Amino acid sequence: MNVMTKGADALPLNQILAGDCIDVMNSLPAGSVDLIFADPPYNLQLKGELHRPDNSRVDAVDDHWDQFDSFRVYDQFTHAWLKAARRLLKPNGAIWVIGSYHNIFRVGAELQNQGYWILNDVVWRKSNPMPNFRGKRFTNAHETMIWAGKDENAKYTFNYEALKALNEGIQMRSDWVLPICTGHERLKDDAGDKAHPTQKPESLLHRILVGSTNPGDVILDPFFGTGTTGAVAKMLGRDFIGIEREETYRKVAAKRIGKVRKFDRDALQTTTSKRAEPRVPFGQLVERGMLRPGEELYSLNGRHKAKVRADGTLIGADVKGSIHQVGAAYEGAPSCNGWTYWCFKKDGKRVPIDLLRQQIRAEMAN
Amino acid sequence: MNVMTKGADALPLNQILAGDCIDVMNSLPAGSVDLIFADPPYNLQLKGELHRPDNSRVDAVDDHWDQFDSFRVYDQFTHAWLKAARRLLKPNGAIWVIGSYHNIFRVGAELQNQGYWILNDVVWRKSNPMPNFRGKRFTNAHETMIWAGKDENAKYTFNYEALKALNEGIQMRSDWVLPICTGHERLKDDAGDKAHPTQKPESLLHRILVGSTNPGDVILDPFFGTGTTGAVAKMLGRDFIGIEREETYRKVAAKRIGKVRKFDRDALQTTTSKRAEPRVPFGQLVERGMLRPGEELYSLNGRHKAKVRADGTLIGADVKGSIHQVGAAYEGAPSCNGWTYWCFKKDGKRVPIDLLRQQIRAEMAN
DNA sequence: CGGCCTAGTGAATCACCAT
DNA sequence: AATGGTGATTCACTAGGCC
Repeated sequence: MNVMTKGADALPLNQILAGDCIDVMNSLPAGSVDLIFADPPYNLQLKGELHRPDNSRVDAVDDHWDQFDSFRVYDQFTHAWLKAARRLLKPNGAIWVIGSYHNIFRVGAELQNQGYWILNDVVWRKSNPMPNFRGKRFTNAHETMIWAGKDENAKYTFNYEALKALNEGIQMRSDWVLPICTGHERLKDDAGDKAHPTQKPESLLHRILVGSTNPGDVILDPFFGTGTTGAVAKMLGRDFIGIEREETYRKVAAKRIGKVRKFDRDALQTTTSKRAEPRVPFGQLVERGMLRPGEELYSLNGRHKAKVRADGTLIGADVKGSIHQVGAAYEGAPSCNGWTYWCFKKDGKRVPIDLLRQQIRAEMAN
Repeated sequence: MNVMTKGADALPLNQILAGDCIDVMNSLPAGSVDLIFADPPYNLQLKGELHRPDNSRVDAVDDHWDQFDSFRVYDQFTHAWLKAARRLLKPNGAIWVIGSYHNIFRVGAELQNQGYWILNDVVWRKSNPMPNFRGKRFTNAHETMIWAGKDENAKYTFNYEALKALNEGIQMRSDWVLPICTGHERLKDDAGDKAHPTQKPESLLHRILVGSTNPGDVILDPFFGTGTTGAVAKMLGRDFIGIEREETYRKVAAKRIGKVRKFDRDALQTTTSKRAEPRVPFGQLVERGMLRPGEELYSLNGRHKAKVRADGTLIGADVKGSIHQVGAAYEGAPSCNGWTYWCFKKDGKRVPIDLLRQQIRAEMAN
């Protein structure tokens, strides 16, 4: 095995180790790693094929490494790798694990059972998720990450001020809005297809490593894939250890990381986000009780009225639909801004519903 | 016990039942409930509120468990109430459970172990959470809800179009931005303090009940608290069954629900899906003379044509069959909606045959 | 070079009824 | 229980071609 470089305590830093992650982790020295980031198989259990409404086929994650015979087998796998991982952590080390509803509950329970201490669950809200094509469920628009210390007393690293700076001076929350990995960042194979089905965005790892490691820390990723963890660790001046079974992924990752340049120190604070006015669905006014189902709205000119329904649509004399549709129909216009067209009665006076939208936006800004 | 009102199958609708939720659930008839919403206790310290599956009381106040025992007892409690809940569900019933990282992973794993089929995990993203004052972790700004069917094959209720309407015409996602319960909605006791420590906002229940129940459905809440589920169910014209151990909460909830008014009937009508529309066989268009045998139909893109036959099938250059089969064959697609694919000629212009189906449906409605 | 249009795609547990 | 026919269903974003 080529894992060790010198003595028994030498760490193979900034390398991608080949093999099963449990075997490799067991061969590394205990208590040697500051942070673990793990993106284990999700055990998706997909059945048939799925097509988009335009009949194109969805390229599913049906790789052999995601197949498990049962929850029992998956639990045994989870138990084994989390145990090996915990042995490697320094006393004040911590772990991040990412997953979906298929596997994350089992992972979280096992973390607790082994004595890891959960610090937060963090939700990655995808700004551009794949829709639910058949209209049978909610758009699966997020993934869940669990951040846990090695045990209840671990003095984990948390760079509060750096995260606050990343978030325009506001305390970082447990929900992070980030786009999925697309475009030039998404690695391709020689045929031009995606090199890995589940490549994570660098922005995600950037936030994790800035927030929970310091320069010079050692970060282990036992499911290295195409090496997002290694690439971001290198940029940020951290050391990494990657473990990956598949040779193709290792090759892609090595090439990628070779091209990465470490950031200048002061180049780090450039990830600012411009914030557009958040979209507020009219239905939220109903859900929040600002308008009641059955309540009447009046057009700005006073000539028309319509009744609010429980799902946030309006029903008038002979039309029903969104605030915009009903307004347009009444005016015989091709379109209509329902927010400024419709008013509710307050103390006998007509007040545009846009006022209620502004209240919600003010809340969201906090 | 005052649970039953008439025979063994009578349900105590729109009542708040006193007692331990496991006992009470076991006394209710199996297969009688459409939806369960559950907000179980989160804390693992238990504080004497729990019973073992054999109904022996867990005396937590004087004990100091180590962590493992604490998780074990919580798991037993979770196992027991989820099992009792599953017995009550109709074959096509579903459940929602809300929790935080302290308990949700154990709840989710137990749901899967019992054969519930997870449909989504939904994140309630709080627009005004309590900050993390000590700056040692991320602001805990969300809670997690799990939506699951009774089993893998349950035909759960999902009002896709109503939810889409609530979200301004865009498919509803798995992350919901809603404020926590404050202001007038937050119930106070006689001393002016909050009546319940974890009162859920009505907006949350509004979205859940609009999305996954129909008017007249029976909704059970085994941890009723101050009755948000019952209040919203009543507004929306659903029936509820509440179970609550604490008399103070039952009193507050009863008073609250008594004041709630049901929304108007037409306000409860929500946008429905096309699947609910009556099926019209294509052959009817021929029988009724809206299309004549021998008449030619043209594909929407203009590239293909086919001839109508007397039995309501189409014949093309080298295929024959239903409107859907011939369309799919021409497009080399796995499936095709012939109603929107095929057009007939009217005044020289191509018009989709779906227009004729709509005429028939309009007649049927009268 | 910019604007406009078309094509492609992403960790997905994605029908239902009649026979 | 298994089969086969009908027919319902998508959002945000990127890349690249054309003008």
